[in-house]
Amino acid sequence: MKKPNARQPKTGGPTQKGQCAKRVSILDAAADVFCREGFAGASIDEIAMEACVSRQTVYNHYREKETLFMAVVQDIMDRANAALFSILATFPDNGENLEDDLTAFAVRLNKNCVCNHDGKFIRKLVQTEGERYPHLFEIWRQQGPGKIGTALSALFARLSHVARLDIDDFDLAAKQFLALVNADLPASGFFGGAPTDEELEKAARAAVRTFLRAYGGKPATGAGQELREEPV
Amino acid sequence: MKKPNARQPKTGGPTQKGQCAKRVSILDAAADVFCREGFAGASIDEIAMEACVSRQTVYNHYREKETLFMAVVQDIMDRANAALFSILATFPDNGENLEDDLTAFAVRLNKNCVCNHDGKFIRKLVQTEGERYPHLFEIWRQQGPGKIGTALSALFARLSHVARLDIDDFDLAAKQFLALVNADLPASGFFGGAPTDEELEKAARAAVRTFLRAYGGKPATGAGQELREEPV
DNA sequence: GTAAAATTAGACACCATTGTCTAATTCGTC
DNA sequence: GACGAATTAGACAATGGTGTCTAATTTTAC
Repeated sequence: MKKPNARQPKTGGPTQKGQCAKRVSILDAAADVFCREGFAGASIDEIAMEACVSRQTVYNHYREKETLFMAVVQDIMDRANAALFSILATFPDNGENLEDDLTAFAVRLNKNCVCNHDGKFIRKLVQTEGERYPHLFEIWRQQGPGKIGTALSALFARLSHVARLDIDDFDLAAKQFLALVNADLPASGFFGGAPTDEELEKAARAAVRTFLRAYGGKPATGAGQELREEPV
Repeated sequence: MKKPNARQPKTGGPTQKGQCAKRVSILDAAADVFCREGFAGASIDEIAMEACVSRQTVYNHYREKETLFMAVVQDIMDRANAALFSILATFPDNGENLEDDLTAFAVRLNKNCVCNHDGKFIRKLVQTEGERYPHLFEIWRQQGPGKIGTALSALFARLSHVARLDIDDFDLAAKQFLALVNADLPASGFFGGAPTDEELEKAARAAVRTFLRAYGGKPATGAGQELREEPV
């Protein structure tokens, strides 16, 4: 009955979809609730309540539950990507202090991309809903581990020129580095609270040490590998 | 009105709760559906249909949805534990062929515990429902990674006597070994189909090589580390 | 202040799900 | 075949969710 290009009703939803307070408030609340309850378990009413907003406002901004869900995912992805590039941009160019540089890098990566709220959220969501939305799984694989992997791979390729690194397969080394960095974290990045700074630092140091024992052509300080222990 | 110790009704549910065909059929179907849809998204009707059983039969065997859910979790845990011990029992006692032994071990571990249906199921479930049922999370952590970790740690302690292994922290080495073994698997053990035998073998070999480059006191065949490449 | 836009509370139809109940039917065993 | 146990289909009330609608109210811009 109603023509698709009918005149907008005098009263109703917002006209410009830019960032306003209500909009981000809804997005944040939705992220929380979706993460806690999953897609099926999350109720719009709960999201609205947590956002201190009426249900109708939620529907005004996001046409239906699935629209809201996808908006949440996109938002998280964008944030995580920004964080990743910001970290990569600050890696020192020279190959001196490789162990310390890698450790600091690993700490920042975990702290701002992998173990933080966004990282845990997106992984949980992909595992929960990835089968229902293959699109979601694919996006995550490309923009998440894929992007980190290739960036890290390129980093190692660059480093292997300045520092002495004995790597024959950069992609593999990148994956192994990431795996090692997360090996010693409590609950392996699952929920249960973010790891403390000490835990992050300790895990990163252990990972980098093993990584360099495997791939580092020459030990940084000389002979053995049990020499540098002090700076904790 | 009804006394708790009232006489059983003449007709109704099953009397002995042992393993009968219907019972395991329900359990299997429930595992499938819970894994696919999560706790909230799974419907008893769907489970009953997939088990080729009437809804009432489901309720006869498992009083309510949560009872069924917990039974499923317990069942999976038991199976995974049995598989783990069966694998550990067959590790060779002598330290010869350490690289091959570790590789074979890693393949079997991934194939029968980590990457198989049960492993993926339980991890997904823990991540989805662990916050709602902390009890579930705790059980998994102790019986899953915890058990594998301590077993592996003990294995390395034993091996470091017969073979030449330069490990100072067995727990850490165990965690790193597990992480490395899963580093190169497509989708990191997420869903999307189990990895093929070739992928498992390749990932295990790469992991063990890196692990031994870091922790192996002496290379098995002599000088460099890029000598043995043939047997794929 | 006023008019338009945004928001709100609440009612509403609709649908799916849980868990119960009953009467009929099948299965297994003697 | 007969008996009791197990199973089935279907109806059922209760609950809680989605998405729409409306009329009133608040916020924002001019």
